Amino acid sequence: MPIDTHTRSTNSVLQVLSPKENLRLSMLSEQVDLTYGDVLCEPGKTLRHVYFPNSGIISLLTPLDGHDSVEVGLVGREGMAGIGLFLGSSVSPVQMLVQGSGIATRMKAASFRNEIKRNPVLQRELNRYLYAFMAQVAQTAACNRHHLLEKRLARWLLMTHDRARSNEFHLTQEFLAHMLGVRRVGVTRAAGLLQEKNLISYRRGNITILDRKGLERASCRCYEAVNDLRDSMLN
Amino acid sequence: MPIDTHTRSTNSVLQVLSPKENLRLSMLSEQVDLTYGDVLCEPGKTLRHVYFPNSGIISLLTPLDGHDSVEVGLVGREGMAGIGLFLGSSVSPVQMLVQGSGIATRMKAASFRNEIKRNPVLQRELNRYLYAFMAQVAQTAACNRHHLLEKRLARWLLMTHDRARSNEFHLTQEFLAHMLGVRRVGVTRAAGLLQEKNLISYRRGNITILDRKGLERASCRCYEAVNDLRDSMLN
DNA sequence: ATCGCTATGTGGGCTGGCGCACAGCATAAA
DNA sequence: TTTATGCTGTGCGCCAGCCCACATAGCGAT
Repeated sequence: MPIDTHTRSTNSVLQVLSPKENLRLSMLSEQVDLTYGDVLCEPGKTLRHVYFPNSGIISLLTPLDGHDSVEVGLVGREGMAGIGLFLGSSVSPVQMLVQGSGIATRMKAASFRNEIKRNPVLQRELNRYLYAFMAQVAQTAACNRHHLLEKRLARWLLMTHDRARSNEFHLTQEFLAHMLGVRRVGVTRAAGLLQEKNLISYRRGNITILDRKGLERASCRCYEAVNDLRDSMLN
Repeated sequence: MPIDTHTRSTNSVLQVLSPKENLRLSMLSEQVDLTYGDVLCEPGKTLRHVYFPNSGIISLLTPLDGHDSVEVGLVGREGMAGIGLFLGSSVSPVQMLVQGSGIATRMKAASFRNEIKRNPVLQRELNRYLYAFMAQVAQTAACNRHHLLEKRLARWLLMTHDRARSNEFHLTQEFLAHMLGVRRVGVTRAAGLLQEKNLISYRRGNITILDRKGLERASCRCYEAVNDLRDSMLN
């Protein structure tokens, strides 16, 4: 694989590394396509790789009672998927599902484990990311209990928007329902309300963000809370 | 403070340390009482200490829309409260509330930060705990979305039972409602159902576990799922 | 013994989200 | 053009959990 400026990662975690360390990691990793619908790891299975998305979005889903599952976290270019390997476990409790196509820097489990041992900068950065991610999950737990679907949907769209490169992305209501842990019909109604307010428009699986500010107002504070914590760690 | 066998911690994280390391940590820490109702840290405030409970239970609550809040995790002698300091942040996103009285080994933020830098065993153990804890939070997020109150209450009682030393503990329905993010009336009904089945009995804030196995059957699988993951990390 | 506080029990009306069923309607393939 | 398939919209009955209000019951203190 050619190593040039184009392989320089746009992933936030990798970006803090020095050019030298970055080069080193490039050689230990490969660029892979994330394709909508791909499952990178099933729950309970061995984590073979870690993924640092440069673009695209990965959903983490916790299985429930067999076939049901709910999204508990979202990973974009701000983070990494496969946290277990960082924390000393090779089993993933969650399903890793590609929710938006893109490209990720992928590293084999062994290489990654070896790398974090000798790279304190990467370690530190992953610790910070981990904390922000935990806050995201915790907020989701609380949000799931208390907030109405319309607000949760707005929050979810904002989080996706942050990690997508464009104002438009492919998401059917069926898929959204799965992520939010509600029925499709519920999403139809909630999305209808957001569309009535001219905050979004959707058409056969393609959602467009029309009014970002308005959507923020329509969402619950959870969105803001998670972002605030992340920002507070950047100093 | 006297250092003898009585100060030898019963906290699971500290227990994996060698006697020598343990002694070292004893000198850097103090034993403090955890008193029911104490708030060890408010959300958004600076973490001044970490707590390794030897007995007692600490609830972690995520604030929501001002005054509301929901429990997202439980810490007993299997873990540590103040994870942020381990991950490089000194701000707590959650409220730390003592839910069951006991004793904890407490360490100042600076001492702790210094200690983890030089103690890879402690680091490794905290990583493992962290992963189990994240799974707990993620499962809670999913559970909050899908499971009926009665099952969630059963799960919560089991988790508390695991961390308490006895079959009986003080918990008003009002408090339970707060933890579970529901109304007191809801808890009255759910607890009534569990009592009808002779799984628990309660009387003016004192709950007694009568049938542990039965309670496990009455709870959702989330309880089992979290425990399974923790166990799977012990090999 | 009385008062007051805390904890628990009950009832009525409301609504968000659920399950089920079916009716458009667009795009792609035949 | 037709057919199939995938995505979206609607209607109906149901129920868990909501809010509000009030009724009892144990328990401590003056």
